Amino acid sequence: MPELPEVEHYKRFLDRVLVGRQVARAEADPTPLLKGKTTPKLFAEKLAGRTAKCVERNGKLLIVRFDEHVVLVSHLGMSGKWSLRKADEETPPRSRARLFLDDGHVLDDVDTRMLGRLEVLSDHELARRDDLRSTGLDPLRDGLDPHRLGALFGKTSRPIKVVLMDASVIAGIGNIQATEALFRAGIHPKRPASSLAPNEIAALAEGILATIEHTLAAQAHEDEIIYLSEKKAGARNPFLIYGRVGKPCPRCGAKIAAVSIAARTSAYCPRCQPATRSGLPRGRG
DNA sequence: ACGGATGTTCGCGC
DNA sequence: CGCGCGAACATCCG
Repeated sequence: MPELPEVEHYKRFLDRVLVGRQVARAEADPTPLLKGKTTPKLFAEKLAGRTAKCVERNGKLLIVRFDEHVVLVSHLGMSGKWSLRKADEETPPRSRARLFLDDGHVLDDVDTRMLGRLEVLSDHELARRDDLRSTGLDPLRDGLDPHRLGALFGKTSRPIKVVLMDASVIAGIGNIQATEALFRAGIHPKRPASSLAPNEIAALAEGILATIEHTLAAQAHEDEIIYLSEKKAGARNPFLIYGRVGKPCPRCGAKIAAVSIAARTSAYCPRCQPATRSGLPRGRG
């Protein structure tokens, strides 16, 4: 599930249920989620007895700091989530790792596709790991100043959607949030980033923050957002156009179209998000 | 059965 | 070096 809003949701969730608790016992199955030196044995040994001090989020990366300089790094990939249960309840399907807490709860790292990451290391090692440090602006932490964005966008003619999803520019924006933000701003996903006018950049900054807040709020009401299959999703797809190709645009009624950009499907409204900005008097949103 | 799905990283070719 | 493209990872679903 993870793009920035979902990861932020799990950060707050772990703040609530894990921070201050001691890990009585820890297990990890031997899956591709375990990276670097982390093995099931090391996972269990390093985490047993540790007390969680705080949770940080860098873009889509979660970092849990424990006492004794122990750090747990978690990336949810495409299909990961953290799930809480009571110790006497059954292990959920596709639980790949478990933290048995001192209050009788268990946290499961549940991940179908296992494209995420799970790594235990020391805070000293973490500090030296460039690959675990995010370089881009974090919309929730840093805000999105249109002038800074303009400076970043001005340097490249890559499609604006690709730039939005570039973690070295803005951290945490994936296919859904990029699609939604561009729709909110009325900007075609293939527009060269350097072609955006200042008012468009400002609208995009607002659109990004708005879709993040919207998704965060939706997630707070549902324990899980179901994204793609409309049948199951029904009202549970909280997005304006993502997953709604072929349906009417919620703003103008035109049929939502799709275009492939960098091998990802991009939904867009052909009328609200024209390919060129010449001659379109975009009014107030 | 085939294609695509919220992410990231790599190699290839221009 | 920039950039687009496709593949890879691994699994499920329509």
